[in-house]
Amino acid sequence: MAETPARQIADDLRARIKSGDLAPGTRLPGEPALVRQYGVAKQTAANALKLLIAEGLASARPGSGTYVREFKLIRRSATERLSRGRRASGGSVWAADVEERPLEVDALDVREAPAPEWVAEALDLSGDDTSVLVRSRRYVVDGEPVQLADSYLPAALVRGTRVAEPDTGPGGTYARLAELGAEPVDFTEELRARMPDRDEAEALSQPPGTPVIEILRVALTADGRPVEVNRMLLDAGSYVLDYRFGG
Amino acid sequence: MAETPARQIADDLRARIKSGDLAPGTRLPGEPALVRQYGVAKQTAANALKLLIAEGLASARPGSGTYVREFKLIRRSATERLSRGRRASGGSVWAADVEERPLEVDALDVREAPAPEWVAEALDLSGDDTSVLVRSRRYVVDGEPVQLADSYLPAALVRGTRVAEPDTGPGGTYARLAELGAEPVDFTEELRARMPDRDEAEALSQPPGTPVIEILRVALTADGRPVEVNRMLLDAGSYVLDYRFGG
DNA sequence: AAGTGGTCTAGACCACAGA
DNA sequence: CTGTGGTCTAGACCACTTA
Repeated sequence: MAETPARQIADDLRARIKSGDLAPGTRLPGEPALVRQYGVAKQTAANALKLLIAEGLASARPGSGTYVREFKLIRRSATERLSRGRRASGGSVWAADVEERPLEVDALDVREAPAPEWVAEALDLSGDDTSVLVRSRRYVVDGEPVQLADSYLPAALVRGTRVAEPDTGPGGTYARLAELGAEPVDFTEELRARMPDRDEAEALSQPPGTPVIEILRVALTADGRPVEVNRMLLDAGSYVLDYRFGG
Repeated sequence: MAETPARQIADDLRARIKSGDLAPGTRLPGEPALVRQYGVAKQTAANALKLLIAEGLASARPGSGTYVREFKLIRRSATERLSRGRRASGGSVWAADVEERPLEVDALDVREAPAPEWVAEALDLSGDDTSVLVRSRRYVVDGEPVQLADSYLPAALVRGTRVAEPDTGPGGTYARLAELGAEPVDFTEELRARMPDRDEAEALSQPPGTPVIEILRVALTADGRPVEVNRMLLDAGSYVLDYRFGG
């Protein structure tokens, strides 16, 4: 494996970051500084910084500098959040989710629409009314967007109920579903990690080169009826996911 | 958002990929071809291709060309593999991309070593013997490495048993642990997605710009004793993870 | 031997941040 | 206004694949 100048510079900086010499939030030596110190072309210095950015160790702020990235991880405990008992105590589903910083809803859109094909399949929709209620939210932490979520529910089930309003009330959507005799008790989550496309990266204001986690959750009632599909897109750099199972 | 030449070229190619005009496995127009067609510098053509690679849509084979990436997803159902008594397996939302192919062990290393700090903590090791048995494996599909796994077990528990041998016999490590009176029945998995460092990318022979999923699993006996820590590193482009819970 | 991606130098212009 | 990262052109050499 060739040890190119750009890689050498990146190695040096990486070592200084990991040793703590360059603390999170610190401004890294910029391109001009690297050009002077290492006697390379500006492009090469830029490439070295891009390597660190691609590893998720740094992020660039154009016009200002390149900074050691701060890792403020959010722990998302899927199993504990959604298991029965924990949720009955009122408060949003997300209350138990965050470590310190509050997760806030930044943008909310509620609308009715025809179900995309994969949603119709997951919700087992057929016949006349294949329309769904879509609740789209964006979550922010410290003003930084970290998650997008689109929740799909059968319109025939929730039309005209509180679920179709922006504020679903105490306990959230799932509590309202329970009142409708459709309490979700079983969940499946399918999960992928990939690179975001440009729109997604923009919506999460992610620096290019950092991945996202895509989660598809299907919520089922006790008799196995699917009542909600939730597609989530997480900034991978902000999250640790947690699953517990067995017994 | 600036629409630079490189982005324009990438947009064109992306559209042709998504439309199926450029099928998976196809060779993309190379740098020289793009230079001619678009009248740009070689670097700019290279940057356009790098954008697609960073999105996971293509991968470069130096000396040969840049190719539309094939998505053959492996489905990993954590809950069903490890739990006793299973529910029916529903269809995957990404079913179209999922393929059933055998996962083979490519490289195996078994050794005894002092426990890294985080392992000692997870395994609740203290006192005299903090050494662990480490079983390192690499898994391949169709000759392509897709997963690395390092399993750590308390040496005091498994030293001299079949668990310490390369071939652990029918049922694997967990069956042997059960025979030792330490059957794992509860599991926690912590999961992150991030960019691989250079060593990891090489071990998984990943094109730079594609993420990995890191999983830390702790296996507990019925009385809550941790008996195994497993650190897995998956090629994110090859996997869909599946969790089921509730009830 | 020809073609490919990978990387480098050298020099240029731009948009934007911050004092 | 100065310094920053972002991107471009133009030209060069290398290691590798493929035939």
